[in-house]
Amino acid sequence: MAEAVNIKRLAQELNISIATVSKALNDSYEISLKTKNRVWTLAKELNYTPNPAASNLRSNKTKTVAVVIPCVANNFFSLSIMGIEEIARQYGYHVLIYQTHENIEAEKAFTNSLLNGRVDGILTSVSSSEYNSEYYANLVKKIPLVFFDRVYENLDAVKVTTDDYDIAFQATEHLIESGCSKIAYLFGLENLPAGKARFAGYLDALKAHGIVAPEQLVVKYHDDEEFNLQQIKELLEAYKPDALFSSIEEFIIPAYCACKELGLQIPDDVKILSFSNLSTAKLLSPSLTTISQPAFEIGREAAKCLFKILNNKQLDDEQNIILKSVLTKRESTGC
Amino acid sequence: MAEAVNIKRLAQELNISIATVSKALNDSYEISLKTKNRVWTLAKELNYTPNPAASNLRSNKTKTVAVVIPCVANNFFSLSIMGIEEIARQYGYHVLIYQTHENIEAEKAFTNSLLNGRVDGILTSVSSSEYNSEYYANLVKKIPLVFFDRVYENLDAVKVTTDDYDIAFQATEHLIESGCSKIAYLFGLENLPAGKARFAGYLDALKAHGIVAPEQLVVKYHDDEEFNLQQIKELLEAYKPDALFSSIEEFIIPAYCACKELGLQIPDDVKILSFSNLSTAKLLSPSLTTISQPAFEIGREAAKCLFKILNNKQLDDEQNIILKSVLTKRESTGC
DNA sequence: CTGATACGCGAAAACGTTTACGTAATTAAA
DNA sequence: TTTAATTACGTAAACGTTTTCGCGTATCAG
Repeated sequence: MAEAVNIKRLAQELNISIATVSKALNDSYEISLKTKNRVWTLAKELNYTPNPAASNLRSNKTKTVAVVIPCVANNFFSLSIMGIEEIARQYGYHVLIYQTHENIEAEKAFTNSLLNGRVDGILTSVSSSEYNSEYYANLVKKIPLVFFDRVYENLDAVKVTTDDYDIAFQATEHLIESGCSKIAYLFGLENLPAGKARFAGYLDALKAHGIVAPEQLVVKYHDDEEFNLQQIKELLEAYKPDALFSSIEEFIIPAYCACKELGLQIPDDVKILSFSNLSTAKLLSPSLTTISQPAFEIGREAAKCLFKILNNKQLDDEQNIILKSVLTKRESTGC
Repeated sequence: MAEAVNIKRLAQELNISIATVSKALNDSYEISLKTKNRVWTLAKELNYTPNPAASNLRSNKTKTVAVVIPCVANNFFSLSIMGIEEIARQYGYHVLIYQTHENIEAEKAFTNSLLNGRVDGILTSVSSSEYNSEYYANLVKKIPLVFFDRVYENLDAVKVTTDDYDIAFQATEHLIESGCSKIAYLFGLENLPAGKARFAGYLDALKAHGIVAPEQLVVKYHDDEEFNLQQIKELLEAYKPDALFSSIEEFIIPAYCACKELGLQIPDDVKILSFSNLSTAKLLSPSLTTISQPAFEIGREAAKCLFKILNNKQLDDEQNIILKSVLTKRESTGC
């Protein structure tokens, strides 16, 4: 399509060898400043850019990382990608995107296909459908990998997460202090550490306040909007909880709809609180009390860690980076 | 890191030449079924995957496309990416992401850096900050490129857009029929065809109903949340419009906040309607009448077009694909 | 003036594929 | 039986880099 300006062309026009051109372009100490300048100016003039495939093949570096996540169209993940992309730009890396749609087979297929030198490293937030740590135990030996938010524990890999347990504890206390004693839990990510930590924080906060939590007050997430809605409606009707603690954003719409359909007033009849990165939380009717994770920063941190590893920089002691979530109290919990 | 299983290794173990192995892997007619099967089974056994860099270098095909967009963390674009990624998977392509942050220099830098064979094609939704069609006129000659939503016109390239003019006209009529006569316009994307078409639809609808639109009722978007909020507040106070037609999602939060701060009731004092792909539109207070673009389908269509081009399939006649947006009437316009 | 020491550069191999071309063996056509 | 065509495979070049190694020249100490 174009006129193919490569290193050979530069060498010919300057009457020097391609080795010299290559070294000059890479600012090698072997080349005199005079020659470097000749090369650089001609390269700029001809709009030369190195062929990535050739470069990758020879050097075994791709300057590319892969982001493997459940879904792009999600506030949390799109913000994470934004953070990752920003850091990648700074380091001169390219970013490949793969969506697993919570399918662990797709997850394996993608990550496996990345082991042949397509990328230098992987950033991933794993599928919630299953917890298959043997697979990842092998994977982390084969390629630099950083987990964020949805992680596998006990692996020799960097993990960037949030204070799920603490913030869930704190949020539950907020509900209790708001006068709630029958707090239902909308349970997501139950196979993953994040989901378990949130649930544990909820349970422990109840226990700390002498509240027993009947199992019937827990609704588990299914990948079926209508089903979730029905479950919540049944929960509300059968057990009349005075609060809903939603551990994932996906429960917000069904929760609000369920209340509306049953004629329950938020926050008077039932208070609602949810993990969420919705920018419109404050515009909801009523405005929603949220636990928002620093999605953008998580992406940035995870990317920074990966690039440090790829550049052989020392990772400051810790393999686990834990960022703080923010509890924003709004009308849905009576604030 | 691993034990490097390549074509040479396969050839050695099977006592055949690397050419035969390569052809067998690519299912060439030159190779007998018997040999192919030997190769295939060993390849699977050793978990062989071709080295992409070597393959790209030799064949000049990368099976990779780039998506260049203003920002990932946006409902419209994240849905588009989702659609693109889905189609890319079907065709066996990889997807690179680049964010321009509405910066036309970044846009040029990215697209230029993609011309050296890093990708086979580009999908882009261009920056709103400027309209620089000379640059793109050159670019489309150098690499297969498909525009979606935010396009450059009069170029020899496929464009996937929506019926911006028609739907804006229709939405404006909806406001008029709801009793509005002083409809303010919150103007976004003013440099781009989409923004112009939306504004034209609005103006023509007013004209068709004999309404003159004073210029003071138009507020232009700036990349400054606080500034937009102030502008809208001043507009509401100074000219007391009975409706706000927002041409982009970014105006929703300031519009709602402005009304709240001024004590204006939606929809009684002022009706609001906005282009938006917010999933929570129906949960806002009050629920928001929206024009939602089929973002996911736009991504899918754009990707399909690009892959058709890359596979030398005939594009069915048309270079312009226009999808329909959906006007969903809710409480914010009195429905 | 001789030997060592940088310095600046070039020759050539290598990375793992794909592919044009050649060739031997087999089959079909004459 | 001879010739042409087909089948199945191998040889080797090529893609555009990076990098090892070596060589000549200039510089400098002795």
